Amino acid sequence: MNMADTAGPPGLRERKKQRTRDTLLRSALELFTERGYEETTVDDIAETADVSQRTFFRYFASKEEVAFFVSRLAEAHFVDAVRRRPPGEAPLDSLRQALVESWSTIGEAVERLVPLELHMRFYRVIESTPALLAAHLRRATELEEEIALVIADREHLDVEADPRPRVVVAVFGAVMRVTERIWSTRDDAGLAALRDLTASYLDQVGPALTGDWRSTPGAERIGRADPANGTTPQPMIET
Amino acid sequence: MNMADTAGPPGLRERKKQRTRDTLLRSALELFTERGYEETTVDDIAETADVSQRTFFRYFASKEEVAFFVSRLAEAHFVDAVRRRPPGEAPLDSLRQALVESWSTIGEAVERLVPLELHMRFYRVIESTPALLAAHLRRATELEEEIALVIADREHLDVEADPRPRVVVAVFGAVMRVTERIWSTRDDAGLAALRDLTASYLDQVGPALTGDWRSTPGAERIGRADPANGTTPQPMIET
DNA sequence: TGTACATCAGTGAACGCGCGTTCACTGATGTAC
DNA sequence: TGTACATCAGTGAACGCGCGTTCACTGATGTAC
Repeated sequence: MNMADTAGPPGLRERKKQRTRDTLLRSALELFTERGYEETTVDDIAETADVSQRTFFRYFASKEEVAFFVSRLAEAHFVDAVRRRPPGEAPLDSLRQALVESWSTIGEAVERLVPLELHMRFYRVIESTPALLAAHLRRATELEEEIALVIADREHLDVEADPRPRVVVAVFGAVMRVTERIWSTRDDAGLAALRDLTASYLDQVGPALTGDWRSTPGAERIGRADPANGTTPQPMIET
Repeated sequence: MNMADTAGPPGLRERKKQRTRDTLLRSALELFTERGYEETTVDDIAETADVSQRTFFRYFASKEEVAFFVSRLAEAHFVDAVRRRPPGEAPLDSLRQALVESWSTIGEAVERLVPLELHMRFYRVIESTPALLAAHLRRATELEEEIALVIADREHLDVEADPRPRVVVAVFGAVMRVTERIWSTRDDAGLAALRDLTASYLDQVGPALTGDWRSTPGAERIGRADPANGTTPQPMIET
């Protein structure tokens, strides 16, 4: 029974490794979300996964690595999505579309590794743990550099000579991080809530940068409570 | 002679404390820039300042705190400058003007504490040390939140209901961090070089976000080498 | 100006802690014949 | 199918390291009279 359904390209040894890694990863995320990142030691993770501490370090170079393992996967999907956007498209639109497109694939890919709900809960831990937030931001800038190169390459621009690729990606990233932070403090920590929040904040970039805010009441109305605005008072700021 | 010129409001004890703190701070920055942040232990700093490790922790809660002590001072100046901008001004202009205005005051204030040149050199250490860069980015987002509140307050907006204050500050901060990073890899690590680079990158926000880059050759020309463009080929991208 | 006392910066030494590493070893999986 | 050997995941125990803390203490500065 074990032989029949598990035979194939990856041998028994390989599958056991996979299982050990999965168990370690899941144990880590569960402990992090339950009792906190700082309050969880590597020994705790190993113990929960029922392996030695020594084995933990065989799979993950550091505590930080296991924490961002799933994020790394998600980021790779996003970068791929950016790469697949048509070359002629306006860069900011490409980023936005790539985000929308990759969102569901990311969800599926994550789910194959750990429960998506666990990953989303861990995102809130990142935002509320200074050491993790710091690491997250550093990783985000590394990702931005990678994406800036993709954009520049696509437009046949030299990233060192033309500021625009880095600027557009940095702006996009800045908005994402603002929404991540706000989202993490809300009750609805679902993937859809984050997606909608990000979309509505991206719509605000234009109005936010444009001249005198008081002279752009149209934009102002979008972002503020407006009882006269029937259906949903604040589209992106539910709770 | 010691009594005559040092008498005044702060007593001898107070002045000795001041001197101890200064010595510790300068020792730390010198060691960090000379041999690296990770390669410098708190014991090294204390030893160089000729006090016990115990005394170091009397003045600075952590190694990170001493590293960002000068930055904290600089940031306070910037926030003050933002607060002093006229309320009617477009927010992005306020931020930009505040930066220009505070730049020289910051230089003077820093110089009173440690050599400005040392501080600038340390900035490059921040950019090239993962742990420091991470901490720097986390601190930057905290600063952004503070400034967003200042902007929102000035415009009589609720930061939770209107996305624009946070968005405009995040965009501004994103551009600053891009320029910091680029600047840190250049040969000219002076304050003026960073100021000019930031100014020229801020000019690129509009062009970078606007539609199709190929259809906005005017914007493209600004950021790219253009031999036809007389005086300075690439204003912000020397080296 | 001098004495008695209070405050508090600085000390030295030891410790707790968790991350990450090193070492010599065991036993399961994989492979050759 | 069985035997001999090679590979390599996992082990256990000990260690190095640096940050930050705790303790009981000294001696300089400040203050009251």
